[in-house]
Amino acid sequence: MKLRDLQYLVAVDEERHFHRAAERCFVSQPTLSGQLKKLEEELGVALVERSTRQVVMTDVGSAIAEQARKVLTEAKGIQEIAQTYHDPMAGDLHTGLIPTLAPYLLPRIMPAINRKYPQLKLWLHEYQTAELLEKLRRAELDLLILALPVGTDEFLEIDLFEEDFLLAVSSDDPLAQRSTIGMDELSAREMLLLEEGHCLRQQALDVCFAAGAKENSVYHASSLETLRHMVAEGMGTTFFPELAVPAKQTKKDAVRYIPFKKPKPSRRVGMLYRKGSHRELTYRTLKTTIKTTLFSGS
Amino acid sequence: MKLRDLQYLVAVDEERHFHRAAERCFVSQPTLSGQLKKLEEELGVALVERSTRQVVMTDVGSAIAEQARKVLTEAKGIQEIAQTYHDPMAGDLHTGLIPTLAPYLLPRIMPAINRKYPQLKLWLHEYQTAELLEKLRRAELDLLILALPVGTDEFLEIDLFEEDFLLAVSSDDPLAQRSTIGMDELSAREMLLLEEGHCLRQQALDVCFAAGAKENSVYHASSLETLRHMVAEGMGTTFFPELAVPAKQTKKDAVRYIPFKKPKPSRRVGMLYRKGSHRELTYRTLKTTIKTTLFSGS
DNA sequence: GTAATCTAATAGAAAATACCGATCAATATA
DNA sequence: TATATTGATCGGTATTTTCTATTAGATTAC
Repeated sequence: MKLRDLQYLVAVDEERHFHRAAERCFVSQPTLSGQLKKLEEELGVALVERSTRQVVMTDVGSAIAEQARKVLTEAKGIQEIAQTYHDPMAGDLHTGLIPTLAPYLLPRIMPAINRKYPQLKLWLHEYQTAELLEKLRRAELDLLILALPVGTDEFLEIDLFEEDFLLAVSSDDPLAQRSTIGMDELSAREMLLLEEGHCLRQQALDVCFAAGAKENSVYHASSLETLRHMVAEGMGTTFFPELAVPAKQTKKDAVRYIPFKKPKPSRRVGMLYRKGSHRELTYRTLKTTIKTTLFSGS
Repeated sequence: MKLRDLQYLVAVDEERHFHRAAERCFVSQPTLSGQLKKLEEELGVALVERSTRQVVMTDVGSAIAEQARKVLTEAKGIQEIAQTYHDPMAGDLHTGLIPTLAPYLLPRIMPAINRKYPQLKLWLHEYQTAELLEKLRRAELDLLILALPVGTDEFLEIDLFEEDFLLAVSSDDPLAQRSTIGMDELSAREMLLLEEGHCLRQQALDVCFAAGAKENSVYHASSLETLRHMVAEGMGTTFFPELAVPAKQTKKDAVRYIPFKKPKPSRRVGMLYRKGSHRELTYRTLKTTIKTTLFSGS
């Protein structure tokens, strides 16, 4: 039994097709076919049912493919240890971010990261929190950047920063000219929110609850940018996380972003990685770079 | 990187000697030497510091050897799944037992197990609870048979039976002729106990506490058989677990074993295995056989 | 109903590599 | 200085993996 063979098995399990599985492993179809057959002989069990039309995993086949994934994940850990020792800021890093953070955070930090750590290949993936956690669990992702807490303690956290919320109002709104606003002034207001699934939606709901505001239950936006357009059209007001607020605002803008007086509503943004990961040093170094870039440099 | 290479690395890590490590892997020393060198090249790090006098693992070497053990353990899981599917009652099973159980339980159950499952190779290991748990944790053992609970929930339990304690007294003792005895009659008695480390010692202490008895703090026996001899010599009385009590007792015996009236003191005996083990079916089948053998057959 | 297409298995040759025995070089011990 | 111990190196061999080309079976298209 070799690690290569396990990769073949996992590929077949996921592709359900010998040729595609072989391609994914960068070998020819007969090679994969033959090796898989040898693996079956070695283990003494049929792993896949072949036919010319479809490939079906047997019960044992599925179970063994699942276990094979664990073996390969642990094996990947070996390379990570070596990699981290050799140069913590090199190699591939599959990073997941939430949609309300990625488009606003990445442009600010990626240039510095690329400049400082040109050997580090950051693969960026954008999903909502629940999906991110699942992919982190399955080791498809190495590191998450999202709003904390996430309601599970199976991962380790690294705090990054506290991100304030601002009130986004149309320039026609009576509040548009205000330089700051108090939470208590929102009571009984109806707020536009994101659709189900975005963590920012729940955070905003929490703020609504604290401020005595209500949710506009008619419209739900699918992204912050949609929300921004809705506010611009005068459809209502909403909360915007600080990073999504344009750096320069002019009086001509259709949307005004008004900071809150203390206590400011905010969300905590941080990183998450699997316990027992071998790249803590990489993550902590990244944290420093991100904080430095955001708060002192640029 | 191949599983074989990882075995070589682990062997070197544990033997600190190339020739012995090679022997353990059933290959020649040059083979192991060469493959290990290739592994180092592949990972880009030095794993061991060689000299003609001693072999020392580097920091990365130790870390990677540790990770390699995890990979190999998971890989073993694949074979276990195949094995269990092919025949749950075949293959090697490394079983650990406590010293106050093994010599009395095994003679009663092993013949039936061997007869019923001749393909099952039971490797028997005898250690005290703490060591057993550690070896189970490290996957050196697959299954434990011991007194429950063990104070950790990291493993899964299978109950086997409740084992009563009997009072072991010298035939000269005033109590020797009694057919039963009440716990309350032990108050202020001094009991002989096993030395530190045996779980039976703590269980007996608990019973002492409940009965108002005290521990004889002068003598501590290192095994139940020593304890038996001490009782025979009239040095005191003690508790004996049911299985350690001879089946036939005659009036000539130097030690008498007296059952307690209800509520009888007892300990719970069961099996323990790692969560995520792939041999639950094997263990549950064994449980049935053991219970059947002990309570209805023989 | 026949041809075209898609699938995985097979055959045979080539390349890669794991392995061994013999030997070497370095170090420690007597 | 001689000897023993230990890991590295070398050359040759056996095994294994892999490739290309092809086959066989099944479905789809016309």
